[in-house]
Amino acid sequence: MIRLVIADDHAVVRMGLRFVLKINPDIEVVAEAADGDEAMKAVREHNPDILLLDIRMPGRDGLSALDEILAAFPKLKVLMLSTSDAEEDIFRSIEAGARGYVVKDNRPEIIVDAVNKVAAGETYMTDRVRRIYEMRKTLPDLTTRELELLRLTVRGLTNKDISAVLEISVDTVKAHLRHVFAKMDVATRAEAVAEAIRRGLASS
Amino acid sequence: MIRLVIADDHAVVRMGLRFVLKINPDIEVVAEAADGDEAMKAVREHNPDILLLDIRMPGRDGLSALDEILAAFPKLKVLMLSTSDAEEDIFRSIEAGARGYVVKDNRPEIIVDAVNKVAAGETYMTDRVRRIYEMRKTLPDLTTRELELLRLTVRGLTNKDISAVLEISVDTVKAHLRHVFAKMDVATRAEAVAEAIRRGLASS
DNA sequence: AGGAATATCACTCAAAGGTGTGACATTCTC
DNA sequence: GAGAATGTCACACCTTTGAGTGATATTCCT
Repeated sequence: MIRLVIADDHAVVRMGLRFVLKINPDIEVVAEAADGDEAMKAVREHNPDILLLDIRMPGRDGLSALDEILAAFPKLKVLMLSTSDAEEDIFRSIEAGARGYVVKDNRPEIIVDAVNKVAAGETYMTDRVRRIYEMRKTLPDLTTRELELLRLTVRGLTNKDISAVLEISVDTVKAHLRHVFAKMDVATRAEAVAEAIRRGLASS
Repeated sequence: MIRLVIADDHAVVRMGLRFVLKINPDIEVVAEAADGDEAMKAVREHNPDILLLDIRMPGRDGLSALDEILAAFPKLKVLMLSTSDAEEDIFRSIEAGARGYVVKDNRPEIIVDAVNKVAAGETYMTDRVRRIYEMRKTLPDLTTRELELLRLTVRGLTNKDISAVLEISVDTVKAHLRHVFAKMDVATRAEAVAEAIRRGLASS
């Protein structure tokens, strides 16, 4: 028997998943959660074999919950479930220790298959997700400072604005952003904004 | 009996919706569709009372399908179903003649309620959606040309690039973008990019 | 027909952005 | 403890962007 917790903020999706997972009668959904904190609570209370964890959730999101949950239950098998295939989401999930990553628009059997594989101790990624992961892995990471600058840039601040907010010189702002642009392989800030949103580095 | 067609690209969501809609035994799901074209086909074949239409779908998306479907079946009641509350999606849906707009993260009862209301001939929007719609309605529309320029901007092109692509002068590009920025109420192109993505005017 | 909206272009000027190069202190890492 | 990475700043230089103003032809709407 595979004991599983579903964490997704959409009630409709939770119900759909319950239904889909009936394909394999060995899977038992022992609890549901609507955000990261509830997921943590559900894992604590039910000690499941697998956690099916959505990334985008209001309140505590799946990625930040993932860190905490794996810190407390290092051996728990977590299968990330997401609507998006944003590089950053995939990368951070796997780096954080998730055993798999499935995108919701896959056919139901894929999801059940992923649960089975992960339950059996394997990792699971579709080819597409694996490709994105491998691609992202070769990219240099932004430093926390650089990420901070990028986020302010996405919010529409000019270099001068940023220098004022962070109380550093405009030259420093430019230096950081130059590094950011190089790492992201873009030429202008407008392009950086679009890329940052696409990759999931910053939200619009 | 309320005869209904579900159009959503996620099989999991379709199943969840089927389940949720059982709350009202008068609702009968007569067909499912996974994209805009299938939705059109399903409507043609089953002539339902209501179409529950997702916006973001691969291939033909919900919005473009909506126009065509309402052109063929002007009296069909269409309830838009979306993950996002992007202004542009809401606005275009209602302007195109949808009878309601619900966001998927609502509680299941809300969705069923929306179906009931729309079936009864009323329109349905949550307060939040109505607020966004009213806000958007007051904004001036971008012309198709302006939108075209904005999209190229979002893709990271400079004014010079754009002038080359569209074979117009850089001055003209600037003139258009000045109008765009004014209409969007932003000061810089980076901000415009973020806003365009947020509002659903252009995708990243 | 007349007016509004749209699309086009020109010219100027100031502000912001981006490149290249160099430097220095701190912190992390092996 | 040496070396790499990070965060900070400076200066010079050029490019791009954005604001202001004005003008013309076309199209759309009434």
